Amino acid sequence: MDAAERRATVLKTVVEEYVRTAAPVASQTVTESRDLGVSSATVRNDMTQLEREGFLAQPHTSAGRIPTDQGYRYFVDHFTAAGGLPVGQRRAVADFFATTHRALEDLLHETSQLLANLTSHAAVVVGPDADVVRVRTAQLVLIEPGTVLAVVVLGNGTVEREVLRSDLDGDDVARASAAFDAALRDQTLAATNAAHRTGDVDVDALLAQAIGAVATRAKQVSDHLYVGGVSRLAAEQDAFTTTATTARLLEMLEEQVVVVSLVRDLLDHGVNVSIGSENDVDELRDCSIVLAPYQVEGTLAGTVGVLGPTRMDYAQALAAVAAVSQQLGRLLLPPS
Amino acid sequence: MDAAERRATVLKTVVEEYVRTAAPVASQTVTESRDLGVSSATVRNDMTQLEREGFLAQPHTSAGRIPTDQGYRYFVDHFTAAGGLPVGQRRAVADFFATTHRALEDLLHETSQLLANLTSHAAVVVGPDADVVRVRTAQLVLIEPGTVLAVVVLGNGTVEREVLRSDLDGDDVARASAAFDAALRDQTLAATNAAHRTGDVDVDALLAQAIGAVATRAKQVSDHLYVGGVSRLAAEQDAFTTTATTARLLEMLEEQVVVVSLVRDLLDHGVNVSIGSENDVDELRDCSIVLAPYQVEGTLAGTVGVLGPTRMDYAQALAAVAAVSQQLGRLLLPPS
DNA sequence: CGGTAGCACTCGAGTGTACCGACTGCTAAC
DNA sequence: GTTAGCAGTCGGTACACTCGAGTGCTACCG
Repeated sequence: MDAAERRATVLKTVVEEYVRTAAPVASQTVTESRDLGVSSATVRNDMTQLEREGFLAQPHTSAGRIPTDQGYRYFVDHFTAAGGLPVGQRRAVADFFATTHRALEDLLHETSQLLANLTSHAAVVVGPDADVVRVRTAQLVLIEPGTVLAVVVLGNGTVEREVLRSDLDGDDVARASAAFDAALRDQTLAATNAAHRTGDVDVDALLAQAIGAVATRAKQVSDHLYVGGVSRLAAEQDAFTTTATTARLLEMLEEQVVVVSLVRDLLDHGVNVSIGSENDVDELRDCSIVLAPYQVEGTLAGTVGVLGPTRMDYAQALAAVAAVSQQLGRLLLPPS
Repeated sequence: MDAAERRATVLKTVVEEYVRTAAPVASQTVTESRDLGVSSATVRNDMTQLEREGFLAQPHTSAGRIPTDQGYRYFVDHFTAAGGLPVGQRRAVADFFATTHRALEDLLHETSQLLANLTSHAAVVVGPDADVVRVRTAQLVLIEPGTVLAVVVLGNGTVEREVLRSDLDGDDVARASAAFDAALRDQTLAATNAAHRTGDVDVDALLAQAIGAVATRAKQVSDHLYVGGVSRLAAEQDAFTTTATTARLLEMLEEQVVVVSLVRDLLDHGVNVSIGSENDVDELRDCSIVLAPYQVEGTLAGTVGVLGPTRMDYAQALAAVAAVSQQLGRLLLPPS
């Protein structure tokens, strides 16, 4: 093992130890926890160099080292090669997806909780962007006199519905329904084809109303964020500077839209792990995000992710999001 | 003003001051903030008596007094007579309900956030119990070959839907739909009338499937809890002993079911305000809950509530839940 | 007898000091 | 390049001390 290689091992050890104990790691701790065949003095020399290079930092002169964000980055890039989940957790995931047959919203919500439990961090599940999901079928149904329900089934298995008011009779609603389907089918929710007309003023009015409702709803729904395990954030308090930081984090998660666009943005750039200061958002300076997209029928359907302190078990988090996203995608395959 | 009356005023002042400043209230502070016409020495005597009677407590010998849970209880029972909301907030509530035309779930969720913003505490909105809501209309719709959608419109305006698998053709689905409606209409979701049969084995199978799905869904939906402003809990940290307490609170809110049954339980006993140790649930020992039911068409449709530290502005919280519940009930009136 | 003035007392919070121990950085030797 | 040893640094803890807020009590007054 040459010197550079050993330094990498030292860095790896520091990250692992720090994640485990939350305390600055001393040179001696490194030599004890891993047999490098060198003394603590040598490790100290390596550490000073790692510090010069920006991978480690010292909280104060007479303390051990802690990883910098750059240090975590190196760790993630070099030492987290596709590890599997421990069998216990693997089973938990399998069981969850085997026994569940809820409505999609509930499923996604519970999935976020599953992921939170697996990782002991907060977890998020993001639906697909509105301009990606295609409409499988669209329909208008006369629910009771005066009330029409617009139902849209999406490619990812979601069923969206919207209540409309209309005094048309059954036949007219049926005609509107056909036009509604024609206008939406195979389109994305973002770009509905509004050009369809039936010629009948009243029917067209209902049609326009329905398409408008679906369009506005599409935004709301696609930007929906399922958050699980927020309580973990409070438990991780100590990792964050102040309690105000936690409050702002929770606030951001409530806002949803910031997080959703952030997640999409990261994934668009092919980023799976975003560490501390790599995040542009201020609230996330002390946080890391670990993401994995899930696919339904080969197309991107959404993203699952973990949100925790930078001091996080990245290997485990990566394994967890990978396992969950894969299973989720499989479950969402439309029954055939 | 006789002595007993003055003591009540002292108690009132202590509660108000403590809520405002979060610091133990000294006898002198009382005389300064309210013109009682007596000296601080007299107030001190009153305070010792109030302490003997269990309304006040001293954190330590040389400190001012803080209210006990019993003290808050007296305050709530005697000094919070139906105050209105300040005009600014009143407007905010009116605006919110005037401009909103979302789907019910979103509305309830946003209502909880409104309430959280009004009170600066966490807020919850609980839907009605499944054995209270009646079905207005029920229908089965053939969405695409092989897929049937069960749609149920409820008395509170909610539309529930459930995706079913079935290979029946349009006519058979229509027959099943009629039977479905007959079985559910005007029933509560908890006690659906499963006795309806059409005679056709396949149709009855679909029917049974639909009714089953609705029944199981009913439980999930009715127990749903909308939580807003959880970030406030983190901000209120200091009011709670440890950060672990906050974590457990958040956990409980995620569990939902505990909170829902708790809220229902309180309201069943006609309790609108539950203070600190009055709560049986351990996590809520340092919290108070302020509730108001909302009604749709004269029948109980759900509950809105505020969850904050015992050190809470009860008058304001009561006014806020009252205003919100009233407006919410009005908005949910089925359009006619 | 209720109310008041005055005073001694208590106790938490803040401050200065000393000490301990955990680690490092450096130097000289291997 | 590695190591042993040692001086130096700095945070954390313990302790003593002071300050001041606020009380409880007692003696006194109307």
